[in-house]
Amino acid sequence: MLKFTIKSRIKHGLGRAGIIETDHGTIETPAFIPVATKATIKSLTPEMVKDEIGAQAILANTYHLYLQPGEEIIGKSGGLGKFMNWKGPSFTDSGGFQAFSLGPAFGKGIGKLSTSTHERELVRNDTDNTIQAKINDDGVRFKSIIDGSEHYFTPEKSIEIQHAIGADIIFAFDECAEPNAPYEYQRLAMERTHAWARRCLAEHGSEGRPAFGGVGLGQSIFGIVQGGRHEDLRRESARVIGSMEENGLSFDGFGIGGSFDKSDIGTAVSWVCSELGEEKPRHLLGIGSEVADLILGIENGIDTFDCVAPTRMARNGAAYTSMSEVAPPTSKNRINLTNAKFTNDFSPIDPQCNCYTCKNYTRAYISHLLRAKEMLAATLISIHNLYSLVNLVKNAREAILEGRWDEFKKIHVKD
RNA sequence: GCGCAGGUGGCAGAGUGGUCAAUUGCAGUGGACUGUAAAUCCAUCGCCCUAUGGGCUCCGGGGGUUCAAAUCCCUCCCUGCGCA
Repeated sequence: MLKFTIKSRIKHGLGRAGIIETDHGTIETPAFIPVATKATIKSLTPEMVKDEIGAQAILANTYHLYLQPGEEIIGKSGGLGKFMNWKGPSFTDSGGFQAFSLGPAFGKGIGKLSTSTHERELVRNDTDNTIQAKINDDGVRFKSIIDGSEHYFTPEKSIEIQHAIGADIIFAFDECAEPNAPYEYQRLAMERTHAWARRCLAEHGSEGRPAFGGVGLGQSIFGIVQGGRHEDLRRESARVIGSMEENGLSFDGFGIGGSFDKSDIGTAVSWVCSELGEEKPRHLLGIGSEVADLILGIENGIDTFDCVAPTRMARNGAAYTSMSEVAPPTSKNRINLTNAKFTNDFSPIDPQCNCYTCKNYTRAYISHLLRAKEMLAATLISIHNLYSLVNLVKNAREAILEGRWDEFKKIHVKD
């Protein structure tokens, strides 16, 4: 079980700076955690992520690694870190999110919500009959994105796989409902998440809280708070997950889940974090595409973030700019390097930036790589984008430690 | 020189009398991307305007047939292949 120590707090707010200790190293929080879904940070080597970007930990995905290459292979290799040559702490997401992301959206027409008989069952189906995920109280039936084969995930199964993969921090299997799902469904998903959380805790405990390799702190498990955009649900979920105990075990930290509308991030996080005890770390799942998301999260008590946006946007040609200044009124502090105006721009992506890419390459060159569809473009922009977010959060940490949060916030987010 | 095939929007390539300003792909232009089915997706892509509509120009050049032509006929130019 990890150790978490708070070093300093924001005066007015829930934010704090601390240290998470794991068997594979420490994470100075708040921290931005790059996503390595399939045991790779897309287009980057682990050395780039660690040395050039300065990331402290990475987050991989249970569902994707279960499908390919399979958790046994990762286990045999010595665990996720060994397998991918990542020399630092690691997380795995439980696969719960994939029931949401692979399932058809509520917006396209609510699936069948059957509350009949003894079992609550929700089947999300689609008009075009491409059902990728079905959820009931027991678990989730997935269709493989690789070959279409069916797979069944339960909370127990997810934990079992995550034990085999061997990340330092694993997440409970949860159900992520869309923010625009009706209240009654948000509640159902939340309650199901709670029931699943209990089963995850039991499964984690039944394995004897294994330390990968048998020694050390072992794997830690984070419970996930759901509840959508509703204050009552969020607070209830945080209280339930925060105090959950099964055979004497409780969660080692918490994830805050959901698919957030932009305006909901700050409120949802503050509701949840004000209910959770402050002694355990909190991870905001999937968030951190824009400066304001991170600043608001940190101020409201988030310790770690993960987000695919920096690497995905990089592959699509978008790069962060002006991270060290007030976000422009448009709030989109990024440029699209595929724009014609950059073909002749021989300045770096961000003149203020100290990343490898900005120190060595021009917008014009990267623009050319993008147009030529050369994969180095993804690498160079990914380095820059991740560096931007990782260091923004690092600077936020420094500001908290040095007692100048308000000042720091003021130069990054206009109120 | 003769024969055959062909010349369509930046490129490739459909269409072969009206529903064609012209399918589609690429390129171009702009946008989106938040626990990664994403090196993806969306929009736009002849010119002009009082713009969920209207006008103009357009399918190698010129001429013709027809109510109507990118589509049929004549002619010229050009390209490829074959024969001399």
